[in-house]
Amino acid sequence: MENNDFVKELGYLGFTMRLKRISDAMMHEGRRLYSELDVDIEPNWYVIFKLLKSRGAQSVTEIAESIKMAHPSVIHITNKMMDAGYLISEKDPTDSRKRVLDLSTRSIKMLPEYEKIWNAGEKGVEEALKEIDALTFISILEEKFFNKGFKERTLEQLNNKKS
Amino acid sequence: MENNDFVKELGYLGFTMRLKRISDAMMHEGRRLYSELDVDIEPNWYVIFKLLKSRGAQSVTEIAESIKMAHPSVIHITNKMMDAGYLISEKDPTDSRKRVLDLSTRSIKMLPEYEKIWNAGEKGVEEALKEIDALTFISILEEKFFNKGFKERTLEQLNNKKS
DNA sequence: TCTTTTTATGTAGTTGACTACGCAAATATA
DNA sequence: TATATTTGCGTAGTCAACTACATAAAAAGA
Repeated sequence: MENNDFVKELGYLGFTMRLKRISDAMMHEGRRLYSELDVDIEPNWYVIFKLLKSRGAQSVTEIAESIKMAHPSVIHITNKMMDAGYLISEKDPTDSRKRVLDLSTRSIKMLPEYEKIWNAGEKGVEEALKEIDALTFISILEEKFFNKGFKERTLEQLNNKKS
Repeated sequence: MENNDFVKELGYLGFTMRLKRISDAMMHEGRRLYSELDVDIEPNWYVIFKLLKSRGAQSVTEIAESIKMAHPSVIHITNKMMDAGYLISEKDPTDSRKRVLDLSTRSIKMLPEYEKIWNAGEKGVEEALKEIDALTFISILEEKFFNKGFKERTLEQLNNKKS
């Protein structure tokens, strides 16, 4: 990031945009990485792989809650994973509303290869960020902006000024 | 963020996803904020407003470079701002490829109102984050992941293991 | 000057996330 | 038991960002 970065000049006003820029950039890098390694998976799939491997089959809503995403997003991701043959889906026998997702045999077969990549990725991030304790930092961010969101904090400030 | 957060359990492997989750959440909150205040602008427009106000009229590419975004993204954002009457656009007299964008009189008129909101937003973020020196942190993130990206760091780790 | 390369902009197509809404099944309540 | 509410899933529609490609003008080079 060179010096001519206007967003940086904006101080805390530019904070959210800088956050978005970095996370977008990392996702695009992830996509390029997979494509360079000739691996036909997408950047956000690893969470689903890891989740189902670690906790076993889960329904759509359970997955959404586990990874804190909206359920339509989960449907979107897992449908693509199903199309690619990585997931199987069946109705819950006790509750016919639920659809339970699990790893396919293809997933089981491929996971060791993919985990090598994810481990390397994790290592790379860790090497770069351990000195600044990035995990603690991001936990604080989450604490500050998931509980009392950005909107609420802004409205508070607007009202402070009025009174 | 409650305890049942699988992504958090993933350590540095979950870092990029947590980053994305927060920045997405903040943008959605921004949208809700504007809608609640009945203001017809979008979360990412403020950078353009601020940029043109501070540096004067700029071409599409200049804007893209100033805020470090891809030029099609800038076109997309500024087209919508033009449709909403906030920007004017004219050809550069010395270089007919260039299209120079500037604030409209409507922008000039509305800016004071919008700046109140942005100031409150900035204040809210600052209050929440000044104690953890978030700006320094994000600068380090940028330094680490814009120069030598996520992909490169991962490939490095993959190769280390081989040798 | 003619040709080649670079630069500026625009379009198309991909992906990712969200909210809002609808429907059907399960659960709770009257 | 009949009705009302909640829950789970799915679709539609919105917005954001990117890459890849196309086109035209400007600049550079032969």
